[in-house]
Amino acid sequence: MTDKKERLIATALMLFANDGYNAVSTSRIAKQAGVSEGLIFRHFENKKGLLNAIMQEAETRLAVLFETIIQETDPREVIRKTINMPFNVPESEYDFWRLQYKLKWEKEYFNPDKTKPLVDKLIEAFQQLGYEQPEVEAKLLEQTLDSLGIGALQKGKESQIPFQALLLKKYEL
Amino acid sequence: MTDKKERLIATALMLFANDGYNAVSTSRIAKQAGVSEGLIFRHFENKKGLLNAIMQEAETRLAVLFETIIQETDPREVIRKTINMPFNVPESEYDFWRLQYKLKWEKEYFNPDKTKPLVDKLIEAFQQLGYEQPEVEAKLLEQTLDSLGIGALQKGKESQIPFQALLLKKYEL
Amino acid sequence: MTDKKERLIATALMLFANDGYNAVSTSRIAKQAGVSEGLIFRHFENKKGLLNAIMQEAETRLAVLFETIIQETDPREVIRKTINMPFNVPESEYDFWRLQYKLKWEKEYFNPDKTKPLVDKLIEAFQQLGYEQPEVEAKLLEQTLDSLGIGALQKGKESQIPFQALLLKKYEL
Amino acid sequence: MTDKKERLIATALMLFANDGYNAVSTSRIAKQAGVSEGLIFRHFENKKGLLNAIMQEAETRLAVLFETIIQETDPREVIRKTINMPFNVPESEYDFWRLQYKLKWEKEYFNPDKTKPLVDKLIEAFQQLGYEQPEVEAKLLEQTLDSLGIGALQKGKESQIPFQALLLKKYEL
DNA sequence: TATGAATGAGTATTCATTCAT
DNA sequence: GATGAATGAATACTCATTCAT
Repeated sequence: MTDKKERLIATALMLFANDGYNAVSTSRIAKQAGVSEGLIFRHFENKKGLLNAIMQEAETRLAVLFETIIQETDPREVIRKTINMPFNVPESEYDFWRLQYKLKWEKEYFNPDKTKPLVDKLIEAFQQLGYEQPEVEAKLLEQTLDSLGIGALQKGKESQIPFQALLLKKYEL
Repeated sequence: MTDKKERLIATALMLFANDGYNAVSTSRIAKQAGVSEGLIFRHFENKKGLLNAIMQEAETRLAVLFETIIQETDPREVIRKTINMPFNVPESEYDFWRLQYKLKWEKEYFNPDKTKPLVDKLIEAFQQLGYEQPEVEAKLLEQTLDSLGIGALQKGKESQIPFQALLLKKYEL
Repeated sequence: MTDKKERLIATALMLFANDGYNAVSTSRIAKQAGVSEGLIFRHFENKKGLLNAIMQEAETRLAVLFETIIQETDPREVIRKTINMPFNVPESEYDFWRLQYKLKWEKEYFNPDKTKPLVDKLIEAFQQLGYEQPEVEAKLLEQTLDSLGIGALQKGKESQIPFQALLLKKYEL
Repeated sequence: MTDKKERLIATALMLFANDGYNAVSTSRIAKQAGVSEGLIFRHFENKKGLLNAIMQEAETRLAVLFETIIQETDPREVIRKTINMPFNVPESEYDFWRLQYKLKWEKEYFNPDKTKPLVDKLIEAFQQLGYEQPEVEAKLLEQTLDSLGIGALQKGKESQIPFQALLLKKYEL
């Protein structure tokens, strides 16, 4: 990937995350990235293509976050690591995740299956721990952690630390 | 408020909620509402003014949702009613709330104080029930319910019913 | 003429004179005059009608300025009074005359015959005084005084006083 | 400067001069120039920018007109050449000068200093010729010639020829 | 690969004007 | 006589996209 192409992706990510896809013009992206507007279309065909290039990374980044959890065999550790997960996201990636959450509200980009591997692992863990409704427990935890993520992105990471502790306690970890 | 003004607000709400503020043109709103485009600007000055007219209702609608909870004196009932709250939102209001959640991602419209009355009531309730960290408990519950709301809006109300039951059990209600 | 109609004319005159006919909207006139926009059309049919109502006064006001000159019988007095004429225009009328001069650049409103009575009188005077080309003298003087008028409107009355004195001397008055 | 950019300037000059800046739409300019409307904004940022691009030439064109006068050393020749100046303006430039005079009525574009070099030269000439008030003489002549210019633009060059001859006689040239 | 001139459809907004009250 | 709601055409300007170089 050439330097200019990378710069376009990074700039677009920042602008899309902060102002929203529709509020950012290709002209602004090009200017900010210091390249010609035409280059966007040579590299990504159209504006949507640029967005897709950014979104493609989502799976990779999710996989990284899930990796150690899924390899874990101790069910208690699975849950503990899951609760800690939102705090493992480096702040340098916040723009990226903010964009993910924003786009969840667009039908086109909403896809609940993205977290399936994690949910499956959680179900298994709750099963092993003898929870009555492991599936509901798993999905509720997933959703709760989603809300921690949103909280961290909207109000700052620190605001969520007390919840992390409290959750660990609630799950007796 | 004239009929046409009301129609403009209703139409804009629907379109903004589904496609996003920036993706909806004033021309589209006017056409869908069956009025002239110019009327938008006579009534609301500009496009943002139309959005603001919609957003102004948020406080009223939140107040309605909070009302019975805040008047409640039994702390257990407070928590129970809070957990039930997302299910009291009529589906006819879903567009409205979808728009609220979308706009939370825009600095300009993000205001965590909107739910303060409810959070205060929850703190009080957890205090009365002898919870160790009533404030953290209250805010975690608020955030968890937020995620139920998001879930209901994105995946449908029914998807959240199991969580409601599980939460009631977790809080021993 | 009703109060509101008069207010519309006065306001429009001021705005047209300062910003130009095309740069002033009927909405602005109405707002500034404190009346409804619709009233403009009830009283003047359309925006041009409002301008015409203003312009109609031009002949009256010119006649007033010319009056004492035309009644004069002494040819030297005719020229003296003509040179003094621009200084007899009260500053309260400056908006009005500024508008006249601006509109002279629009074919539709340019009409060199408006000053014919004065020019005829000047020709007669220069004839009586034995000038070789009375007609050319008369028209040059008219044009020179026009430039004093423009100077007064654009740079202030005082800026033109030295010219008045010098002209009187040049015509040996 | 590209061909289309030049065509835009030429077309805008013609239209602005004849109908006035505010009465000419960017759409009309583009159509008449045979280019897309958007191009105006790529090249000049906004409509005012197009006007400014035209106005920028004023200084150059004035300098050309003043050049031979300012280089002249014989004071009588200075005055003679000044009186002849309006007749040296080629009719192909009439649109340009008409626009200049029109815009003099807008505060933003009114700038009496533009002719300072010429006025200074005239003062010097009248001084050398022993006139009593050289400064007043110079400025009166400047203003009188302005009125010849206006006359030429509004009524045609020929209408001003008699004045030219008469003025030369009055200044004994 | 990269630019920059150019476009045409679309954008929010303003405009003069109409009309029922 | 006067208002204010309403309109449709026009306005300045922006947009994503194309293309020759």
